[in-house]
Amino acid sequence: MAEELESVWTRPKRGRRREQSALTPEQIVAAAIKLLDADGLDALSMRKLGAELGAVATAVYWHVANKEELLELVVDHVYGELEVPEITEAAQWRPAAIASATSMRGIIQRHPWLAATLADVGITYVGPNLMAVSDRMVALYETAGFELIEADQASKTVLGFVLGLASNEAATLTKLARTGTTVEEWIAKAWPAARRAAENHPRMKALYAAYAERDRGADADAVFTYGLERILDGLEARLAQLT
Amino acid sequence: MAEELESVWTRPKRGRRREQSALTPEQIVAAAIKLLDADGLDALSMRKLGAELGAVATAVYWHVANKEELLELVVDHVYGELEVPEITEAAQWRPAAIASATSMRGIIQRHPWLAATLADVGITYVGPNLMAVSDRMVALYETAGFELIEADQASKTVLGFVLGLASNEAATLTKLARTGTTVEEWIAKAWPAARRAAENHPRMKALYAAYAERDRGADADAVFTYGLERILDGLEARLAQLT
DNA sequence: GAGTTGAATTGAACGGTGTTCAAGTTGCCT
DNA sequence: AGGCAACTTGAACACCGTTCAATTCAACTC
Repeated sequence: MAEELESVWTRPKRGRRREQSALTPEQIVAAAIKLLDADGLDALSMRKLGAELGAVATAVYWHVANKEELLELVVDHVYGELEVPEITEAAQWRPAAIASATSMRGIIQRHPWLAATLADVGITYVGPNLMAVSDRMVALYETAGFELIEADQASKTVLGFVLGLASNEAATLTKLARTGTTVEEWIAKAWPAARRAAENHPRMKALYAAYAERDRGADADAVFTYGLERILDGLEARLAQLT
Repeated sequence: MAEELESVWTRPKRGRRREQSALTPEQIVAAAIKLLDADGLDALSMRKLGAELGAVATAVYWHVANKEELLELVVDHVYGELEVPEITEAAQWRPAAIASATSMRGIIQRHPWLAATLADVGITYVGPNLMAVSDRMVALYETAGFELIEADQASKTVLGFVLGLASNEAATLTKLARTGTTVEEWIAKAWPAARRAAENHPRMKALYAAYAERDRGADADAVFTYGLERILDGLEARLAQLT
């Protein structure tokens, strides 16, 4: 039970015999992301992935242990899109935190399958991109004035919030894409049912009534910025208390 | 395109012919949750569910349109476990918010499949339990002093944070359960790889070193309470500004 | 009490999935 | 030229969600 864990990241790279073999891990990951972005999580099967690569499903298994490991590679690759500004002074912290949070949200919006995949595969492994990004993230909060462990906690607080909020957004987007309906169609159809279900719940009823007078498309954005500002306020208060 | 959306919640209840038919939606949902809690999301198949109910897979399809709808029922049922204190004075708000957030976290810990399911199926529907719970949640933040829409945003901020954080936790738990290893075993195996991966990233290296001197089992709890306190601080500041 | 009706359940089948494994192919190195 | 290791393939397995015609069965009507 004491042997070390074996994973994509610890496994020694395969010695490449063929000068340019048809399949490389990079190509596989790129093809997988292409399929995921196009048709969602359910649409990614090893057979379709093989086809996309001009090969057969089982060929992929030479480069990747199984689908879960493939998803780990994919997740880490996508983390590479996360932009975390490097700052030098504490005063630059707040806009940088906003920028990184917004970047994370953008990633989930561009790759709606990411939320479900993260909740499934988790971050129980340690890919290079995740490592690099986490390092920059902790650095950001350290520069803000937090000591190491608290910087870690603070960054996880913000990222947790972003991930949690974006999950709902992503689920909605995915569902719409799956059923092939537009946002407007969906709202028009679901609205009466929602109103009716809220009949016996005064605040929900009032809430729906209030939202009815607005452009509800902007709702998700509003919650995001509102929540983020409050969280950063709370962190800033803590910072002030630390000095 | 204008017809109303049809779903489990809007569909008229089936007229029960048999006095006590073998399968009821309640039994089905209960059995599904039992299987989910026992063996995780992947272990829930319509066939196993049928077997658990002493019937055949396709019998379930009489009561439930498809697996997705089943999951919607399951999610709403689980929302029934969420405890949201009813308060009468603004001063009671903070402990009540902590209690409801902790309750939500407990639900995800008891039902680790919930995070992935939520990210997948989302809350695009309107079940009775979710409605009731949302109503009480908004009421809580209204009593705290927020006006309607901001109360909604504030509650979503807190819940989003809880969900996002718990997703990672849940994913880890799921992975451990799936591979049948204990937390200690897994840490012992993954630790060296993590340390090695952090070699070129000074903060991560320092972070791992710092964590090595602690009981890492308490880590998730610490981040939760830390983040929650900061968020509530931020909301409280906003409340003070409102009066 | 017999017959009808419709709710509830079954069984077979379809196309798809992840994965294993033995068999093949390819290209570099001696 | 031959061997060997890096790859790729194809067949097969057990499972999945879902469909649909055929069946059971309880309650109501006549």
